Amino acid sequence: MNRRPTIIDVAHTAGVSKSTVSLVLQNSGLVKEETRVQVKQAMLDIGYVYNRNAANMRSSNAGLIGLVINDLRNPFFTEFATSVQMALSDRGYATVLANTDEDPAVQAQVVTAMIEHGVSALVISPAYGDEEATFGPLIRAGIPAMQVLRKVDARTGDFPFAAPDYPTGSRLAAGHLLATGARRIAFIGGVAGRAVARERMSGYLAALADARIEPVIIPGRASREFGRETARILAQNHPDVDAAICFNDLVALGVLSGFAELGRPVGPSFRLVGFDDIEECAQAYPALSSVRCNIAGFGKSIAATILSWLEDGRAPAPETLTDVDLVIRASSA
Amino acid sequence: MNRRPTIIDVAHTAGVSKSTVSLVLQNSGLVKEETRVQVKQAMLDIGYVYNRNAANMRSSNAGLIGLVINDLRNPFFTEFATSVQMALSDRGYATVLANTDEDPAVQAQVVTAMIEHGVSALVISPAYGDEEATFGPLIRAGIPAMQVLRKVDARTGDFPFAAPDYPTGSRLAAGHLLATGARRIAFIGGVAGRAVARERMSGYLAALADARIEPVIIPGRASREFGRETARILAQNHPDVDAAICFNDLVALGVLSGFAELGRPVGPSFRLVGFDDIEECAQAYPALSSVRCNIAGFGKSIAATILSWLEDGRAPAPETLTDVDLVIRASSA
DNA sequence: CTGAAAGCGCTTACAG
DNA sequence: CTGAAAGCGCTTACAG
Repeated sequence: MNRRPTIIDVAHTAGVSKSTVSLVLQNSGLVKEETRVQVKQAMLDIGYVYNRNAANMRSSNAGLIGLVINDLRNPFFTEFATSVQMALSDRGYATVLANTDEDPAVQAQVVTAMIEHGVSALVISPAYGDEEATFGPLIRAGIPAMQVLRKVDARTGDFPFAAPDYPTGSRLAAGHLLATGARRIAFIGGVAGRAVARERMSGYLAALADARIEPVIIPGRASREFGRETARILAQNHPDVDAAICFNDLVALGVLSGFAELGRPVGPSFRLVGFDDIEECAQAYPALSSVRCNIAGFGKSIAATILSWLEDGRAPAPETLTDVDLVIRASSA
Repeated sequence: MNRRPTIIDVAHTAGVSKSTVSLVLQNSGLVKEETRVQVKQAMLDIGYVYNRNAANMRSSNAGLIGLVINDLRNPFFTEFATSVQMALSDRGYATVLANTDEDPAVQAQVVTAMIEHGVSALVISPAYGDEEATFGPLIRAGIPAMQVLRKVDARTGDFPFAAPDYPTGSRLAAGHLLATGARRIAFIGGVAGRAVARERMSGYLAALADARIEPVIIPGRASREFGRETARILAQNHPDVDAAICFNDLVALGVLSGFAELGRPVGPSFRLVGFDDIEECAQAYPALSSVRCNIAGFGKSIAATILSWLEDGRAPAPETLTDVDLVIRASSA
């Protein structure tokens, strides 16, 4: 485990100055082809590896992007994080990732750590609570940062927001259920009062208002477990409910599981629609209808957006909503 | 977006030299309490943030750990990666994460990038193929690196390996199924010839050999989709099979879904056991028995192991197998 | 307990 | 096209 070779070592073995080596490293056109080849060979010979941190001290752009996620174990966020990371990697950037588990204190800590590590930009799907502790340092550090999927800090000028168009999603879902004859449609899951819950519910509320139908709202955690419990509650307390839209697919999959447990079928007699369209929807039985957020595509576009901000200084619009559509499968057909 | 303040700025406003500021930063006992307080206050006043990269140039330990995962979308790996990252974060380390999607070329590229970024150590759940392209650079860079969950490079001296004790897991599962009266037990999923598949199958093969029962092996991708297809194949071609152990929980959950689709019950008439015990097992219907690998605990222990190697120079044993046990639920009760 | 100086591995003008 | 020198923001001996 010797000292790592530096450009000086490369320069010596190639018989040039270290400036020349540096220019080769940057693919500068100023270096004669012959010299370039010699230098490259020298690098291979002595096993040189580039030290980006040293380079950053003089120039800037560390080639490191921070990605902060409120709930990485949820497949929706996993899919998002993975697609962002891989798109960044394609563009030559490394990703520093942290899961905050919905804890704003953890979030503030990891964001600070990322700033110290010199991330050039940051993408955050934030936890709710104490915005200042995480967004304050970001403002002071002056690094480009986007909030995605959830709008927690109102300063969308400083922290542009992007998310799938949830309201349209739930309107599509509600419209579909009404069109197939459902008359008593519940909305299941989502913590009351939170922005995401409000948004994911708004199209549903609007569609029901148009149809002069009373909503049935059963708020709760966005988990399989809650969905499963709710299946029981529906059977006991809401026999009239003939369809449901869920806050997300996990809840819907839980409902599916709960119905199976109760021996009640999901389909024409009880139509169910999830939200997000994670991969599992197509594999469930019955296959689960869902509002497709195209989260992989969303992740890719976020990667492109943050890099365009970083590299070309093109700040994103304060708010961007991306298209969603409805995928109808057996659970609501 | 001004220039970020440096220790020189802090020194000026606190009226001390920059060495003193540096000592304060390192919580050195050499600095008088009064001075320390002044310096701290100056930092707050001017919004100083520590530049770890600059610090690393002189000392070492960048406080950055690389984490490379072959399939981050698989909840088993998500759970692992998340628990490693959070444990590292607790110890003050940031995590650079990359998903390789089972592509050894991508893997070689991201590992090189991580080395360039100066990660102090690396944990890798490797993709199969072209070990040299990823492990060669790691050797040359001389940074501590562990392979986990899969042993791809045979040099376990350089790259210590750790994983749950898969053979014992499948032996437990097979023993349980035999004890409940199953006589024709299939092993479903796992790519033929791969080390993980062999290990996860070995206890099953041993238990069946002891009982003088012929194995039924149905290799395939480790996905829900494959599990679902296999349910159909079992019904058509293997009517005698009365139990199955799956390569992982995703396959088992797919089988569950496929059986539901076919209207065949899972339970006493057909016993099913998964592998890994991801969270979803308890929420499925029927609840899925599984070999518990305690992946969250495993992740934590890996974080501790790599840090102890890095900080105290205690290299891990070449091979470590962690305990597994069997969780029996409705699917095999 | 605190300060002045050198150095970590690069890049960046500036000469030549 | 290539080299010598300064500097990025820290830490680390070394004096005092």
